[in-house]
Amino acid sequence: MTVRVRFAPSPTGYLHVGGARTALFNWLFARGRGGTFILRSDDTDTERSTAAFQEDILESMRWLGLDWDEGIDVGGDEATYRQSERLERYREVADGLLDAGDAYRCFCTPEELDERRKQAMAEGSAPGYDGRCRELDPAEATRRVEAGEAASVRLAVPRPGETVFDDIVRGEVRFDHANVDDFVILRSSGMPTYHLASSVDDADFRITHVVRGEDLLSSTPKHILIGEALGGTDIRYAHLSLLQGPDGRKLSKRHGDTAIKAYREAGYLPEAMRNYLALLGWSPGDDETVVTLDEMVERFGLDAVSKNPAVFDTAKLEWMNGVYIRELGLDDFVDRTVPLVETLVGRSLDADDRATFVEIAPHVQERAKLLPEVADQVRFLFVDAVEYDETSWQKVMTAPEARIALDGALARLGDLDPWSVDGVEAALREMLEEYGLSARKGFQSLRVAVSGSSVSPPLFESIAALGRARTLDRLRAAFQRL
RNA sequence: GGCCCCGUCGUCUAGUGGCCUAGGACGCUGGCCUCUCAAGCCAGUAACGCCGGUUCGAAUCCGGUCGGGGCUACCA
Repeated sequence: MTVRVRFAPSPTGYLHVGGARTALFNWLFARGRGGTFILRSDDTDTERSTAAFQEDILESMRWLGLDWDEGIDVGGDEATYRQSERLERYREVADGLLDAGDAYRCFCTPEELDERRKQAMAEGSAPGYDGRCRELDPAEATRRVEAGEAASVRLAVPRPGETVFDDIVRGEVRFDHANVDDFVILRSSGMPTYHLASSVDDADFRITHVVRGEDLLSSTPKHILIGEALGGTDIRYAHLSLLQGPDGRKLSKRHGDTAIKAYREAGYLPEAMRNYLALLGWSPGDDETVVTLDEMVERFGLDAVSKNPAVFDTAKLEWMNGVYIRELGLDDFVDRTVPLVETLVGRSLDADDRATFVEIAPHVQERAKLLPEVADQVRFLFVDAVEYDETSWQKVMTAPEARIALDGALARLGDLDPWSVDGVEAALREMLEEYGLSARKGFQSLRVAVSGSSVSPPLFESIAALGRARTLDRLRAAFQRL
């Protein structure tokens, strides 16, 4: 059997990390089984759905490298993968269910329902729909609708009854229908609810496995019931535990950034995000944590997914991002960071600048956890004059050794030949020796003078990349400021 | 409240009755390296929620309890 899975977000918000993990797991499962991964848009909530959110979902998916075989934007066997464009189909299904007696019209108004719900809550009884319209005569109901009365359509849940299914991650789960109320499948506006649209699409698109968040676990009997009323499906379900914030509560904005877009903009690499997300509820098996996409595809299995909710912890994500940054090839690294440097210094880098950057790049690459840090670290190479970090200045330039080191460096570097990393290092070490300065103190003064900060890329490489003229200028400027 | 799900280091997890004096990773602490900061290497820190039961033997099985989470809409 060919696996067909779908990721079906509602465009009512940015793609968040939890949704991205669900998409990833679907994708890994499909790729590992030679299946089809479908991207659907569950946009029946016209109030909250927007084109901008839809676009963000697509962009974020592409950024993460999660390509889809069928779905919005790429097409496929179906005419459309947007639920808002399949409204006729859902109405047709609702009509069929009505005719078959599997569904009935409900004339209760939202106000009435709300009131009854509140009352039930107050009495401590079940707040679900009480089923009163289920007893109405269908012919009479049809007359009332034709007369213009507003009605929703509810599924007539078989009672007594029970829905039992074997969830791939959770095992056997059962729901007594006494706890599944007659839910609305078609609103009085004629719009389908999520339950109807989603279930119809899963059946129509021949989905074999529904992999989604645990928040939908208790809706699953509803979806299975619709599927059965439609003639039966043999969809397998896998419910992923939800992501939590550091406080153990459901992950939300107040825990910090949850949108994939925010991580992208903060300088995270898609490879790192993907790898980190995969580790939330799944383990490659051995003691590895950094695994390639191919390895993930090869080893992934839904049955190995953990049942426990996972806390989204950015500390580990950051570490992993550093690992992936260090794995980048030099050209790739430069390509990804040049735009950030240009933005920071406010101008584009010409060929010489670029050469300078390539020279220093390997040294900042191994120091960065986030891409934008790279720009901060090389900024001193592309500005006319450094701005001294006051804390650094106070800490190192007020020491008596500063004057000696600056003066000595000026003398040694003035006619250094050739101008190279090794040459600079040799000259400066000789200078230290001559004046009896420690490397720690002596070099720190030069570092602040040249880069403006007590933290910078390695000194000799920095000076070599800066060039003789600018280095001497900066040493003089710092000397005068002492 | 009702229904459902879950419970191993601070965090992500390995673990499916003896291989567990519970392994790995992140974090944290210390050390080495060292021109700063990183990286790297080494070491350390730290967990089976609790109570019963089954068993020769339980992190693993069962029951209870406590705790957390989800759902309980004409949202998804």
